[in-house]
Formats: sequence, C-alpha cells, structure tokens
Amino acid sequence: MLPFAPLDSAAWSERLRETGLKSTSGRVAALEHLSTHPHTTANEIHTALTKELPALTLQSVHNIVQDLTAHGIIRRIDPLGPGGARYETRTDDNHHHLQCVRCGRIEDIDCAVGAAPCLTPHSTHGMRILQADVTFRGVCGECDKRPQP
Amino acid sequence: MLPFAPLDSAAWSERLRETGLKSTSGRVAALEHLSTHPHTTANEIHTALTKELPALTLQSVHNIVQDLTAHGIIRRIDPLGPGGARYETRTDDNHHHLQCVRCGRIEDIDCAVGAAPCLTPHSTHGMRILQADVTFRGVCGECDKRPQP
DNA sequence: ATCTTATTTTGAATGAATCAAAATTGCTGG
DNA sequence: CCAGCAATTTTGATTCATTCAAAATAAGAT
Ligand SMILES: [Mn+2]
Ligand SMILES: [Mn+2]
Ligand SMILES: [Zn+2]
Ligand SMILES: [Zn+2]
Repeated sequence: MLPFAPLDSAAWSERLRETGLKSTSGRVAALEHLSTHPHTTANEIHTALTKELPALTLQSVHNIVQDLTAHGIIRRIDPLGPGGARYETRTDDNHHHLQCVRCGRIEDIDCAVGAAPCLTPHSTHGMRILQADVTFRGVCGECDKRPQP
Repeated sequence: MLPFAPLDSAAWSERLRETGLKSTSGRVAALEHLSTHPHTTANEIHTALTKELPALTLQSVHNIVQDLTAHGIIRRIDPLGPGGARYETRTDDNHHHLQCVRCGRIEDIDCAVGAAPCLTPHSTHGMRILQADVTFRGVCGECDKRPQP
C-alpha cells in the first residue's frame, strides 16, 4: 500500500468508526476532499462540498475539522497571511512545509528524520521538547518570474 | 556593548529618524516596552502604555507595530493559540522560539547558525529558499508539575 | 422500529486586525 | 520662532475566521 494514498469513502467511514466517531456524509466528504486536496481551508472545503452536499453548513465544516483534528485524523496548520487555518490528512510523518512569501502557496517537505522532534534546541529553558515545527519560506518559480508589485 | 541591550528613548528616537520615520511618543514608548518585554501583543502593549500615555489608542498601537515591522525595526511572530500576534525588538539574529503547548509561554532559542536560512529543505519544489522558521513545542516545568486539566 | 446520544444546523457573538476619513502632530525651511 | 506640509494618530466602522449555545436531526445500538 502506497503511503498517503487517498482512501475511498468506505475506508474513511471505517477509520471514523474505529476512532469512535460516527460516520457522516459531511465527515467522509471532507476527508475525501482533504486527502486529494491537501492544505485546504474550512471555507474551501465548504465551497467544494456544496455541490454534492448542498445542506452542509460552513459551521458544520468548522465542527468537522475541529473534531477530526482533536482525534488525530487530520492535522491543522496555521500559515502566515490571510485565509485562516489549513488542514491535511497526512499526519504522523512529521513532514514540514514550504510557503511562498508572495503568493502563499504551500508545498510539503519530507522530514529527514520522520519522527518528532526532528531537531533539538540548544537550550530547553526547562521545557520537555515534544516537536520541532519547521516552515521554510521562499519565493516560488511563478512569483520569481513575475515582476514584483 | 551587550547584544540586544535595551536602548533608551533617545536612542530609539534616533533609530526611528535614521529609518525615515518620525519619532513619536507612542512609537518610542512601544519600542522601550517591547525591548524590555519581548513577545508582547498589541493589546498588552496598549495596556502597559496606558499609564504613561492615556491618550494612546489601541488602533494606534496596531498602526505602530505594523509600521515598525514593515521597516524591520521589530519582528512579528504568530504563535499558535489565542491572543494574536506578538512582537519583539530582537531582529536579524535569526533566533527561534520554544512554546509551551499548555500555557503558551514563549522562550527564545538561539540559532546555531545565526543567519537565515539556517536549514535547507530536502527538495525545494523550485522555490528560492529565504529562511527556515523553527518553533519548538513542549511542556514547560510549571505545567509539567501541575496535573493535566 | 425505537431510543439514545452524537452531530449538524440555526442564530448569534467574539477577538484580532484592517479600512477610511478627520484631526493632530512632528519636522522642515523660511 | 513660525507657517505649512506630510506623516501619524484618532475616531468610527467593518471584515474575517472562529467559537458559543440551543434546537433540530441523524447515526448506530438494542
Ligand atoms: Mn502538508
Ligand atoms: Mn524571540
Ligand atoms: Zn509564489
Ligand atoms: Zn507551560
């Protein structure tokens, strides 16, 4: 089985139930969308799902991503800039992100270590270190061609 | 001269003028407060400065930190959790942060390299890398003693 | 099929940040 | 020192993502 291969709706349903959550159309659709469109906002999920689930509320999408994040099924990231939090199904591999400072585009960066914490600070200030969040910032090819505003 | 020694108000005034900004009481007071109280929010700055500058508006503090950030005199960080953005006068040394996941406390972590980017990603996705933001997460001594909620 | 409880919906509120126009202040050059 | 301009602050309002709470609904167990 390929790592991070998108699951079908039946597999997501099962995943929800074994986590102790009910399998609902909104949750399954959100998970399917997230697994094929990583780094999506609650708003974007809602817009995308409106076609197949016209009754699904933005508020519900917020509930869904919050619940799924709390149960470790998805992961929340908080990029700089506008648009709010983003979510992804790729969890537990401690991967990092690379964000374009011009257009905000986000790419995945594999972690050389693969488990948290993949870096250790010089001094810990008496804290027990759990993980190291790394976000690379740069300028993507597209934006580098384009003249600066 | 010690690194990051807090400047007095005259020195901050000069710093503002050589950057091409006007020296105002609000800006100088904000800089003095930030240099002695790093990682402070706009709200916290406003509350602290209300004693000596009762006329200073929260809106003005927002303008101030935005202008100073844009001119590189202070640096903005966006920690997870509630409270909004935080600011600090310690710029240009590429230092990192360590945040307690329970209480939100933030500590500075010196960068072994000292200049950006201090890490290089495995693959760059065609992006020109400018910097690597590293935030360590952990549990501080205080919170580790306390029983979990 | 019914019941229980989790989930979604509905409706409202929060908090941080930003926008725009008017009032004020810092600075410059006379 | 003073006038005048432009930068800054104030005033007042608005945006946006997110959260809260109560009522309605739907999933899954018996
Ligand atoms: Mn990712
Ligand atoms: Mn710092
Ligand atoms: Zn870009
Ligand atoms: Zn703590």
